[in-house]
Amino acid sequence: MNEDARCGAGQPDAECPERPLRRDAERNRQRILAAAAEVFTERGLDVSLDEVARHAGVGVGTVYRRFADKEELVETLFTGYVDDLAAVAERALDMPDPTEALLWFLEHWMEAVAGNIGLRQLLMFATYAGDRLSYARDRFAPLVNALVTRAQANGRIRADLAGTDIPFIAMMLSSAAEYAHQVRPEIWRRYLTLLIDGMFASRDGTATLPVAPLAITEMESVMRGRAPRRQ
Amino acid sequence: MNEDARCGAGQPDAECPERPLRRDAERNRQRILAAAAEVFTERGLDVSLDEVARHAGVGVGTVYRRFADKEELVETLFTGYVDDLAAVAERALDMPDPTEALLWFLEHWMEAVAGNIGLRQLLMFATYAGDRLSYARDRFAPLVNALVTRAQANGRIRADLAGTDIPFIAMMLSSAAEYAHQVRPEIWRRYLTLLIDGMFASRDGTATLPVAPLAITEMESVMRGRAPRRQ
DNA sequence: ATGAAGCGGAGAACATGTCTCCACTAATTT
DNA sequence: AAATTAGTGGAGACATGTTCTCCGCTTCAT
Repeated sequence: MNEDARCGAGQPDAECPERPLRRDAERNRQRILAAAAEVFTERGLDVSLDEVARHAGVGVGTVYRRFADKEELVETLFTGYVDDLAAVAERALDMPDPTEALLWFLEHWMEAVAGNIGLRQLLMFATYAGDRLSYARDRFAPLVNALVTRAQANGRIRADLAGTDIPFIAMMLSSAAEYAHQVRPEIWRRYLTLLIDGMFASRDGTATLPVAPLAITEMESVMRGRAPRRQ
Repeated sequence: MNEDARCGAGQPDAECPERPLRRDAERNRQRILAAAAEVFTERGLDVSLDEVARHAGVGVGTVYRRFADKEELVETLFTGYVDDLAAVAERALDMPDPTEALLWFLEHWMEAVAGNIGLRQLLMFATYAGDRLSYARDRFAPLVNALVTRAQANGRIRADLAGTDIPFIAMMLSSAAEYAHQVRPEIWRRYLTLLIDGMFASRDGTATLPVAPLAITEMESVMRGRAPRRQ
């Protein structure tokens, strides 16, 4: 994406004479990005850069020479995803059936976020996001409001559903998805379906729950898996 | 190491000649318990014992003289709650309407756990619980299964709901409740209602969502509030 | 008033993470 | 082949945070 940590990252710096990396350095940079993507996706943004370095097969020093700090690495990796999701919201607004549009958007949001713990933390928690990204998230609010209002006017979605219910539901589901990720990565779809069945104004019968429920032993594993920390 | 910690806490130990604490010591013990209850309830079990001590207005040394380690303190505080909730499940099985019984139990579970972050961590995550407590949690499985099966036989609850869906829903909701706790402690009721509307086999109209939705600014606060860590 | 019980809290021991420094290594140039 | 210099690894300085101990001093009970 950019050939040097500082150069090409954003600011067109006058002091930056477009010097290309040496071949081995560029290869290491790619390794670092690949390792970081894997490890942040799988285990979240709290993984240390020492671990990223080990995963990439390079020393920590190499990581810090290429990326000023963790935030720069994270932004390099994930900024694209945020834009992608905004585009999905805009495409949903062009769909003919407003109810389908809302549900389609919610499902895509969840698909993006459920399999990618780092992205979830970036989208859902301002702690990890710079102002740039929290601004990007603000962009969603009017789009989501429009999606909800239209789906309600359409008549199938309950009138008391609010715009903020959608991100809240996504947060709730993705939190659960994170807990269950090691055990059954797709289980969130079951509860999304349940919630959607709750979002209709009324209904006759049910949608089919799309994923088999957890076995009791699986539920145990989910609970044993991890514990949340605070701050 | 210290016989006081064990004596008087619960077990009638043969090595324990029933020596009562000095009056000031007993008063401090109560202060510690009160402070720990407050702070674990409000902020979860990860709060350090230094902080519990400060909250109680005593030195850390005093805490460690009274309780061998954190686990002992936590168990002293929370074991009762676990038994209480098991009793609620059993009472639900005696209720006349099976559907009401299931929903009543789920709501009580949530009420216990949503306002009490420490209890949630204890019930939901084996990390914090000794074998004793994870055994206690196992007791719930058959009770919950019975509640679900009966409510389905009754006809109002969808047939594809499984026993493990109930604890999973509780985990999911309480996780969301924890995120929103500082901002709107009761917001989980809104999403519980939504989920319950999804749990019926079919329905005409909707229940009224019991809590006003979050304003966009409140949603921001929830996201800014905290970020989860892993492992 | 005296001895035992109890106290506070500095700090040892440990864990975990970020980021720097510099003696080395190796790609590129000559 | 030698010289040049970008690039490297990883020990370790530094920061933060937690658990738990130690011991000089205080307070209670008799």
